[in-house]
Amino acid sequence: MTTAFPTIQDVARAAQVSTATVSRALSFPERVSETTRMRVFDAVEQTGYSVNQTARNLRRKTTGAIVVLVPNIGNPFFSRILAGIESAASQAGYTVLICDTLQPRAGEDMLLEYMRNNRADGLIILDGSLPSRLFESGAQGRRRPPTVFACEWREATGLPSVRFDNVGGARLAVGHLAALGHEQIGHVLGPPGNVLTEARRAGYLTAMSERGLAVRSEWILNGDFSLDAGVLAARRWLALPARPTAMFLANDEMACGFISELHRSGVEVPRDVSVVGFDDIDIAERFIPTLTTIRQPRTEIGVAAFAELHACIQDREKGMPRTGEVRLLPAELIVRESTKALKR
Amino acid sequence: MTTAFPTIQDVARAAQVSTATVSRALSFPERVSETTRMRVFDAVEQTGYSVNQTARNLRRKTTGAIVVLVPNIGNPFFSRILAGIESAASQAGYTVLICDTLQPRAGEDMLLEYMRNNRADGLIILDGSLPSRLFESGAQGRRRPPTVFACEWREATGLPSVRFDNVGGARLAVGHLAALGHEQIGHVLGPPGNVLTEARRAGYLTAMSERGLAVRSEWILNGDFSLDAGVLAARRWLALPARPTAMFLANDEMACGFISELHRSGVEVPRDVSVVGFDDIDIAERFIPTLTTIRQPRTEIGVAAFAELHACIQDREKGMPRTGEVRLLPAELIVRESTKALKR
DNA sequence: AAAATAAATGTAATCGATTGCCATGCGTGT
DNA sequence: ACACGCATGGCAATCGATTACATTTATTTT
Repeated sequence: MTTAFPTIQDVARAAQVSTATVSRALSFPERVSETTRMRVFDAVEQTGYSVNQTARNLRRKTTGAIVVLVPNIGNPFFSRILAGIESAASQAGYTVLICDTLQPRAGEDMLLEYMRNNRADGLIILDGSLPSRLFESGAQGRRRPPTVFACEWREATGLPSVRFDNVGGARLAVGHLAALGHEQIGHVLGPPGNVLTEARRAGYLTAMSERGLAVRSEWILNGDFSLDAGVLAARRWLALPARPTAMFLANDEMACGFISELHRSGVEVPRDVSVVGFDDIDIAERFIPTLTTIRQPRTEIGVAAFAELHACIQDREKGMPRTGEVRLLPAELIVRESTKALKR
Repeated sequence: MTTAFPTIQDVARAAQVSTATVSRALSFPERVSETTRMRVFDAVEQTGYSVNQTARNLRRKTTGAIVVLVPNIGNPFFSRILAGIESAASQAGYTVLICDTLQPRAGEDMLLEYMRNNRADGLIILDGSLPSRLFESGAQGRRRPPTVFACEWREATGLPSVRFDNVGGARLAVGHLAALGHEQIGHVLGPPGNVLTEARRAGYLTAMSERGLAVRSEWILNGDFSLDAGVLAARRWLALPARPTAMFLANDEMACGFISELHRSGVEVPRDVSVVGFDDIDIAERFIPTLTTIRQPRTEIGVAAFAELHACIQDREKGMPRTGEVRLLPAELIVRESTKALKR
């Protein structure tokens, strides 16, 4: 009754075969004969053996782990995506290391650490704002592990990317408001430089011009996806000489902050202004008023991102390159109480 | 220009010393002479060497990683705690593996996997509802890695635990309502069997009896910490023949769902009923009405939990046992709009 | 100045699994 | 009968670091 874990040696002894045979029986069952396979399996059972991943990784030069770079774990939007990645990854036998790029030095340094220590077989990046030199293939004079972007992305990296149709989603939002008779539609932006900010802004502008609606520059307010940004946007909206009758906010959190702050000033949604958010976070369905928004299947995108990464890893093992394709998941309009027809 | 990573051999060659010396220079700088230390550091610099964690872990039988068991990554309450753990852990050179026990088999099996593969040096458990046999020290005939509970816990495991003062928090909540003149105060429970549920219920009951306030059993409604549970509780509250004038909900999410559903039926908070939540999640400050609640310093508890775990790990290395002490972090009452004095 | 002690460094075994190469034995075709 | 091919399984090198032990060198003690 040794306190240590049984090793492959113990199994070999119990099965009366060599360690090589045990290893093969476990990794390539068809490489050994029916009878030895049975013997080995019995021995494994009997000893309670389970492979030491560290040793395997050292030998195989893989890790069975992937790293996910998240801009901010605390953000419920991402946590749902993480759950999707987790679930797909653990089914495929991978563990998931989560790396919060909000931590000061974490993002860049840890990424390099991970890559260099071969601590991860692949990388899913949810943060499009990382310094681009990290993605240049020659960056450290060595290969980057298979990498895919999810949700956010960077142009011109040639990396595969799984994302929502942000432009399409924004157009749905604006289209909905326009269909309700709104003509003066404002927009609150995400953080500057963010690809989602740009895609949603582009969708907004396109939809407006498609309908021949004028956009006034003072209707486009700055933001950064936080509740507080929504609050600030509300104050600026209140100060506008001519207020838009409807607002499309680049995400739900800002929409909540926006509505909350307006309420404090006696301005009611949707009575005085219609509001559309983006993301369909949990609380959207229960906010007061409930929030009209653009839903993105977040768990799904996590699953899809891992699937793509897994394919990349396997392709690379086979020596085949893989083209960096873009996979666009559709967004969906969810109509709730925060929007209503403009009465004239 | 080899594509492979430099190994300790390469450094040894460049510094003209043995690998043993390189290893020592890096792990115990004071064990080698000033001059060789310099030579080694230069060689490291020059070759771009960085230790291969897998090899180190195999040899040292440690991993430099800790596992955190979370009931549900998607829950913003936990994600904030995770951020605290992450930050403290990465400062101490540990990586954090997050394991979502919501995944069907993940919790138990993965835990065993991790432990058995020595994939983790320690364990932080945020989920008090795991099967208790996992904690029996003899469980698998082998030692459990250093483990601490955070937030949730299990009685009688003898494991250290870092948690909020839930009983005290609940008493604050009830005390606040009583101070506003409420005498009929109801409570919505968390999920059955959960330790937080019990602690908060106990605090509620204690506070009520301390003030000589009667508790009617129909005022205590079932719940499970979800938005929807709050909605259901609201429906049951509406159906009560004699409605309490104030409600203390076991968490903020349920409080939001509760308020939201009441609003839909024309019942307004705090006009018709005062509501107190628990947790002070982000949205609490911006819900309509803003939510009176009990704040728990969540990032802090993450940091404290890691600190405790780290101490356990180091104590064990030194061969010293460590007593499973309980660390209680204070909770704080945050008064906002969802409560107001009872007018009689 | 010799002996004893301490400090610095090297040699080689070790962690636990994987895998290239080789040996064995069996079946088959001629 | 003989050679050949194929399935099977063992031997031993290997992954890259750590560390017990041995050895050399420096320092202190007497």
